[in-house]
Amino acid sequence: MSIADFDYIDAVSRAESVDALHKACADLCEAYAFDRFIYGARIPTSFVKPYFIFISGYPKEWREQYTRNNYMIVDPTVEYCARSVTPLCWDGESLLKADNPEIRRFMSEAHDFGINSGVSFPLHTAQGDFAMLSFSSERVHENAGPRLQRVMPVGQLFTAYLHEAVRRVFASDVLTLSQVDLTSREKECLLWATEGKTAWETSQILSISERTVTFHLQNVQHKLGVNNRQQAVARAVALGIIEPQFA
Amino acid sequence: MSIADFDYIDAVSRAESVDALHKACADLCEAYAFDRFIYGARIPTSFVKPYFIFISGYPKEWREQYTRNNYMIVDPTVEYCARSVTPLCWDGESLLKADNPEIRRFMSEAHDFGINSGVSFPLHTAQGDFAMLSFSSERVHENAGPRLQRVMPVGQLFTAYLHEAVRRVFASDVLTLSQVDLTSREKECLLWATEGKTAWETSQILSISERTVTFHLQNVQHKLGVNNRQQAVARAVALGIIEPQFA
DNA sequence: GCCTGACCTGTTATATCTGACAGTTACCCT
DNA sequence: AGGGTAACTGTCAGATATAACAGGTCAGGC
Repeated sequence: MSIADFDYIDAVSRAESVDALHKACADLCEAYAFDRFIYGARIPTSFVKPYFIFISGYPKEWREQYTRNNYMIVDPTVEYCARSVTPLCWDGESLLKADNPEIRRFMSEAHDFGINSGVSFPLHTAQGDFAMLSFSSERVHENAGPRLQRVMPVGQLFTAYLHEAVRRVFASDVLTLSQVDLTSREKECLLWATEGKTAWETSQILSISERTVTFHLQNVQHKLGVNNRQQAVARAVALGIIEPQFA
Repeated sequence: MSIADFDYIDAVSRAESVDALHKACADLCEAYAFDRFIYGARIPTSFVKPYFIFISGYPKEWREQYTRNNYMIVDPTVEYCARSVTPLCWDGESLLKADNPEIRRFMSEAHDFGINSGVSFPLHTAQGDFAMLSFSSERVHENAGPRLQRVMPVGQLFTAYLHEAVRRVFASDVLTLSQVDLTSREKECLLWATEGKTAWETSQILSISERTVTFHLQNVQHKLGVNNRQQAVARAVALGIIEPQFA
């Protein structure tokens, strides 16, 4: 990696506006001779209706068509990145031969907008965010060769810094959900609840009364703004408020 | 990035044994003039007692001392990596001045084993794994400069491929927990349970009887091997079996 | 000395979950 | 035609969670 690559990471780290984030992506995109970029992030505000953030260097029409047709659940690059941690090099030509007819249709429509090959970088965080950054090219046979090998390390690292910057710049309420502060006792009760313990069992473990356990868990529910214990557990796990213990 | 860097990633991707993984890490460590490496992963088999995997290039005595003293909950690099997605460059000298006396003690003991500075790469996966790879150096003033800037992109990418390789090579049962296959109806009921819906509410949403919802959720409990709905929800979320919807 | 927050406990009524009983219908595959 | 699986439904008893009532203790900060 040349020192110049680090400048892109430096730029995105210092960015204080959406425009600056957009420019940092566009610059990196151009430096590696890709045509377009798009960044998307899914924030687990809810399981049924999460919150999405996009920074798009894609044609506006294609973005609208993508949203209108719910292509997020078809897009094979999203499917891959949602489950993986390593970059994906893709080319439309081979995906046009996919078994799934919806994928073939999706790729042929992408082709109409000059999206024929590219690379996508996945990112997952402890707070439950899922993000990905894609660079695309009009050229078809592009999923190999030294140019892709060169972009992969810097792209993977850039994506991580980009997402941190997004969380900083988009100072929205939805991004502070995981900052609920529970007391140590509340976390303790919640932890045992995730392990399937009843209030009575937890009371035995912590040597307190059953009533006290339900009291703490009720406070957790209020702090998290949820309806019941299941939802409290789901939220706390999804947002990384409680995590597997180190000791 | 030189093409040579890609060889390390290629090597770890092809690795079929723990020794091969160890060697790939050691080679990259040496290539960037670090003295030692260590990789650790936490698999969310349980919240109270998760499963750990290590590939260690650290002195055996230091590893034992680290385990004995439960230093995972003290180690500031672990603390950072557990919450972040970007690499951490650390040096013992400044950490020796930390407010927390436990951290000062930890760093001074690390110093005795020649661990004075380094860089740590965090990784989080959709399946709830947390992993990190650290390279350390005996030199003290090392947390800046071109050498660190050069290792960061390749280190970040290498860590992702390393973790994928670990999941492949350590073909343990604990690594296949997230492969439980639930039927679409079971997932649907579970999804609404994570949203705090009662069985009756879910039955109204799905236009089926309340009894059927509880039936599906009971099957989920049996498949996941858990005691109650809370634990089912916690597991499913933690392992990425259910995730925030794309549409 | 007062106030706040964390932590703790109790009772009662109702809502919900859980497990075990016993089935039906529809579809796919051999 | 038979076997498997998903999806669906019912009832009942006992365990558990939830909500709303009303409190007490203790340590730390102003």
